[in-house]
Formats: sequence, structure tokens, C-alpha cells
Amino acid sequence: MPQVKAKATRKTRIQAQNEEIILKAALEVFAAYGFRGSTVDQIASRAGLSKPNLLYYFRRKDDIYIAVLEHTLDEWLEPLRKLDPEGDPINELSAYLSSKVAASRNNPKASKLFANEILHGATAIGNFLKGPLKDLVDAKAAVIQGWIDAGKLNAVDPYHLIFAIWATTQHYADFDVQIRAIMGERHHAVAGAEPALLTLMIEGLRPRS
Amino acid sequence: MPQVKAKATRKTRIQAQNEEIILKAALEVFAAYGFRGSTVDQIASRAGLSKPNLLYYFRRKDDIYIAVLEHTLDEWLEPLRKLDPEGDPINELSAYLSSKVAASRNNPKASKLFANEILHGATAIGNFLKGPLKDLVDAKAAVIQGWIDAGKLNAVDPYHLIFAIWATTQHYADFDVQIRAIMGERHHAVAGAEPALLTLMIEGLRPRS
DNA sequence: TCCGCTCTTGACCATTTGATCAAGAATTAA
DNA sequence: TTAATTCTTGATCAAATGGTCAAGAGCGGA
Repeated sequence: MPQVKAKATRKTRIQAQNEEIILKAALEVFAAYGFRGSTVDQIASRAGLSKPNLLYYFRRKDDIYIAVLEHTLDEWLEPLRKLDPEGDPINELSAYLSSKVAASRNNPKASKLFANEILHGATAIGNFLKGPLKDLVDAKAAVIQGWIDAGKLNAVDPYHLIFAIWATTQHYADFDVQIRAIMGERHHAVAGAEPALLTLMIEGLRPRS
Repeated sequence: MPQVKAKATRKTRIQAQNEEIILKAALEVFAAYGFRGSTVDQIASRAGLSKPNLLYYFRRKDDIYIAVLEHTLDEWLEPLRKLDPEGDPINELSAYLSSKVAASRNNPKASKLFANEILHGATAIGNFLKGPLKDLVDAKAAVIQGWIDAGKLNAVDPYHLIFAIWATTQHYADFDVQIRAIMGERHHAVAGAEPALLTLMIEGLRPRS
């Protein structure tokens, strides 16, 4: 599997338009069935194009997949970037958690796409994980550690804290089928998730006397 | 995709032995590549059998998959079953979290298998989710709510609390590639996860004066 | 209008893969 | 030992699928 890589060419109007349609269709299909489980025909069909026509814009199935990932990686990092070292720790982390819950609700397909990719070894975004993502997490973990050292937060390993926020919030997108099976369709599970997670992570389970 | 269903027939020694070998091989392959991404040849090869021979024991690829799921579902529920209404709430929930962390470390393949299955719509275990799993979660959520009503726990929706424990602990199995990319191979991430998650969920982030 | 370039597609190909089958080898019960 | 049953596999099939190609349709700038 080739790695995500930047690419730039001039584009026709039709080109830009069709590529957008294709990427949208591909995100839906890849998110639902994974890379191996998706077929070029499926994507073409959902995009309203013939298979050869789709392959005119993206010569290989891999290329479509890479393009979809590229298209979504940046916005995925955005919430964490906003964590402000100057802000109030509790407020900042609450805001981060809230924005991740919102992302799971507003863009569950992106979450599922990444979950699939990572679950299967992250062959396409390995460099992204070890590069930009690691760098960002290292930086923000240092910020959190600073807050802890200043006595503004309980001592919780910053990396595991970040993982916990990722895990709990993305869970509502990735495992929605399980959540709906347990809570029923009508409970709007994601809506209740935000206050529950905020209370849990900020106040903890042990009652404050 | 057919549903998980019980089945009983008398078994030869060779039969029992080969079925065990096959299920072990199938778990490894399905966990790594998902249902669609795995091939019968792969499983047969890893089991040390020819493809027709494997298909002599399980007539369809679906049957192997179902059998692997069946084989793992029960033990997956076990930790939650042990949550004791008579015990101390903090101790009970700590023990549950710890046992889930241990499960992620000791049997990451089972975790990945389920993650894959649910991520793709849980077509094979839908009835399991809506039946036994939901029943168990409902029961244990009631227990937790009882603890909250008795003032022994902060008021956190029990369902979301259970989801949070699932999400955070299984994350270390399902997203291990991402965690290793960020923390490096040598950090033994899962080892550090347990104390971090315990502190986070029990004490919370806000310092207790 | 005209010409070159972009876009579209039906037909087709090669490979992969789930599944079958007949025939022979190994095992078991008498 | 023998006969029935179970187990094993090489050869093979049909369907699905990623990808190609040549030929024609459509578009845009001169």
C-alpha cells in the first residue's frame, strides 16, 4: 500500500467536480466496508459514474483510498491543535472532549474510515501517525504535563489521557451499531455522551465529600 | 451473513483437534484482516491444512467466521458478569476496568475481531448484541445506578460509563498500531494504561483540594 | 466553425477466490 | 483381516473484481 503523498496538477472544472463526487462516494463506501470490503464498482455506482470513468480520475483503487484519507486527515487533527496552553486546563480539555464528541456525531464516516485503517495495520497512514500525529501529540502532552506540574490537574499520564479522549469519543461513531443495540434507536446516545464523559473525566467516579 | 447459532454433533478425535487448529488460525487471520480481507487459503495455510480439507470441516467461509465468534463471545462477557452488587462500588469498577485492560493485553485478537465485526455492521452478531449483551448491560447499569442513588458514586450515566470503560480499554488492542506509533515500541503502553485510566476515571482531572 | 484536448464507456482480460468433486489414503470398529 | 467410515487433496469451476483499451462523444479556446 503506497503512502499518503502530496500531489498537485491543474484541474478542469469537470475534473474538480467529479473528483469531489468520487471522494464523497468513496468515503461512504470505504467507511462502511473497509478497503478490502469495498469494490470500485460500488464506489463508481454511488458516485453515478461508470467504472472505467472513475478509473480515469483515479487509476487504481489504492489511489482513491489514499485520496480519501488525505482529504480527511487534516481536519481530524484540528480539534487537538486548538488546545491552548494559555487557557484554563479544565476548560481547554472540556472543550477538546466536546469537539471530539461533535466530530463523532457530525462526521462518523471519517472516524470509521480511520478506525478501519488503523485496525488493519495503518499501512497507508503509517508515516502520518509517526510524523505529524506524533509530533502534535508530543507537543500537547507536554502542555498537559505542564498543567499537572503546576498543580492544576490531577496527575494522569497525558498520553493516556489523550488516548482516553480519543477512545471514548470515537467509540460513538465506530461502535454505533453496538450502542444502538443496547440503548435503542431513540435514545440519541451521542447527545447523552457529552455530559457523561465530561463528568466522568473531570470529576471522576469517587464522590467529592 | 447467517446469525450465530448453537450446533451440536458427535466429534471424532481428529475432528475436534482439527477444528481447534482451524479456529485458532481463523481468529488470527480474521482479527488481522477482517472478514472480507481474509481468504480461506490464508486460514488453511496457517492451520497447516489444504483448502479443500479445511472446507471439509467448515463448509463455508461464513461458517468459520461464525464459529470463531461463537468461540469468543462468552469469555468476552465474563468480566462484566463478575461486577458484584454487594461489593464496594469503587473497588468493583476498578476491578472491572483492570480486567478489561488485562483482556486487551492477553487477547488482543478477540478485541480486534469484535471491533471489525461491529465496525462493519455486526451482521453476524446482531442478535447477540440485542439479546445477551443488552440484557447483561441493562442489569449491570441498574446496579451502578443503585450505587449512584446511594451516594456512593458521582452521578454518571451508567451506560455511558460502561461504554467509556469498553472504549478506553479495547482501544489498546484495537488501535495498538497508532499507540505504538506515538509512544514508541519500548514504552509498554498497555502497562501504563491501567493506572492512568484508574486515576482518570476514579479521581477525575480536577484536583481534589 | 474548427481542432485539439478532455471525458466517457462497452467490451474485454487476468487474477483471485469461494466452493465442488471424485478418487484415493488413513482410521476405526467388527 | 476386512469393510465401512472418515479424512485428504489435486484438479477444476464459476463468479467477482481490479484494471485496460480503443473508439467515440463532448467541450473549450482560436
